[in-house]
Amino acid sequence: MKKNKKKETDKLTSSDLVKLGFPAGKPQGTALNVIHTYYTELGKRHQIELLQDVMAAPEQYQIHATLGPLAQVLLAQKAAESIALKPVKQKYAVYGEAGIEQGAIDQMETAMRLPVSRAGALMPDAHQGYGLPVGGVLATHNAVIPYGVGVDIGCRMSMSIYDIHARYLEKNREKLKKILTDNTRFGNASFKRPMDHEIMSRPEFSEIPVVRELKDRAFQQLGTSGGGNHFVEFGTVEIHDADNEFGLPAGKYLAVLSHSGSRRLGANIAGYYTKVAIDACPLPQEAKHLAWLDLNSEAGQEYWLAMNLAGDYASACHHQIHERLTAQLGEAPLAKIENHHNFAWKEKNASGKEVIVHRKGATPAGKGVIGIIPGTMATPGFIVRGKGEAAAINSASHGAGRVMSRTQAIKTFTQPQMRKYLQQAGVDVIGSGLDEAPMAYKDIHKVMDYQKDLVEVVGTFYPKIVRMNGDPKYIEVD
DNA sequence: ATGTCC
Repeated sequence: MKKNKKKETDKLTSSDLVKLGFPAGKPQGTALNVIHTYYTELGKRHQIELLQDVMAAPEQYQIHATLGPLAQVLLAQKAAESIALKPVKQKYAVYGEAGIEQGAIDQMETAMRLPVSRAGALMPDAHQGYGLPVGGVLATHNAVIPYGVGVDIGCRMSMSIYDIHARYLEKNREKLKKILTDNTRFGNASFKRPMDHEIMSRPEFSEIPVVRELKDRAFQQLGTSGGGNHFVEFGTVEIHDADNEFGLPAGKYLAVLSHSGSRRLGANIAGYYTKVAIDACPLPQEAKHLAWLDLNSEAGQEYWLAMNLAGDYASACHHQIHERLTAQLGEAPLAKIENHHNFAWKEKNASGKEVIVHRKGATPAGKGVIGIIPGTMATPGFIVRGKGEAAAINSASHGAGRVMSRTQAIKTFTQPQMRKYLQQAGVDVIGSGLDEAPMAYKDIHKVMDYQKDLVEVVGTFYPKIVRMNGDPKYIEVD
């Protein structure tokens, strides 16, 4: 401490600013001027901290009495160095616009102005996210946007349909509740002894430095589900269309439906490469989180490999979830259905050119492609067949979409209200909370109606016994 | 989404 005292009385010079990474020229000059005019009493260490604060977030100091001019110079510098957005936005299709919040529209319009953007679409469950809105689809040329994929890389749906009649569920509710509680893990919980999976021997786990550090935790979290809107549930599925790709006669079956992603592995991959992208790709403030990685760059290729690993890992987790439940039911599934809804794919557009299609909370719906669109814990989900609508970039919604935020839902609804809703729907819920109340979501039937040109319904899934993250004592319907 | 802020 004492040793530093002498240094602290030093006068701040331009060489100090260079060490801080302060841009040369006007930013340095303005900084010295401001410090030596208003902050001479502060001591050098605090002067430096102050400058670092302004540099980290100049937009927060724009109208500051003494630091404002410096913040404005820094912002001008940033704007001059950043990649320009196209002045005119490209057109894109919006489905169910009446139910989509303005914030999501604004984000999509910004995304359409990126020089790498080729096409976009907004699904009827869209809401504001980080960078690209959730429910946003964006096709780019040779570029991948980590926040266009989302934090939970490979977040996906998976369904197993069993040769067990739907009646079995009503007669065995308690047994099935126990099977769910004993064989699924949510949030921080994991299995004492995870089942191994071949995914863990993938070379990416040893070859990509950032992924290597995540391997142990990834093994620990194998076969687990996350928090938030993730779930594992027993329900009944009604197959309407006897001419289906699973060879299932029309009828009502017992089914397991799961929703979750790549856990900490994907979250950390997303966080790491987003930072890399933001450094490599300076964009104006409103587009900052849409920073992309060129697929010809080393970082871009590395992200692509890591993203695919996270997607396969998410799939492996679902497979283990279903494997455990299948073992308890003692019956092999008749059909298995699954799809990612947070991911990027190399696809051909209508004119045959390769584009990178980002689906951030959107279900792949190319012609004849089977997918799952869940509703809420107490409203139906759907097995869908894509119609290959080019304007929607071969996509559909990934759910009902929220009408209010989690915090707003907690403030708006009460436990008795939710309990009543679930009782009326005949749904048992283990875990979860008011933030996932079905009333906080849009009407799934309306959402399906908005996208009838994008998908056709093959089957309807009715959730009956739902497990989500949270205290099991919190909400349990008897 | 995420041991939910370095």
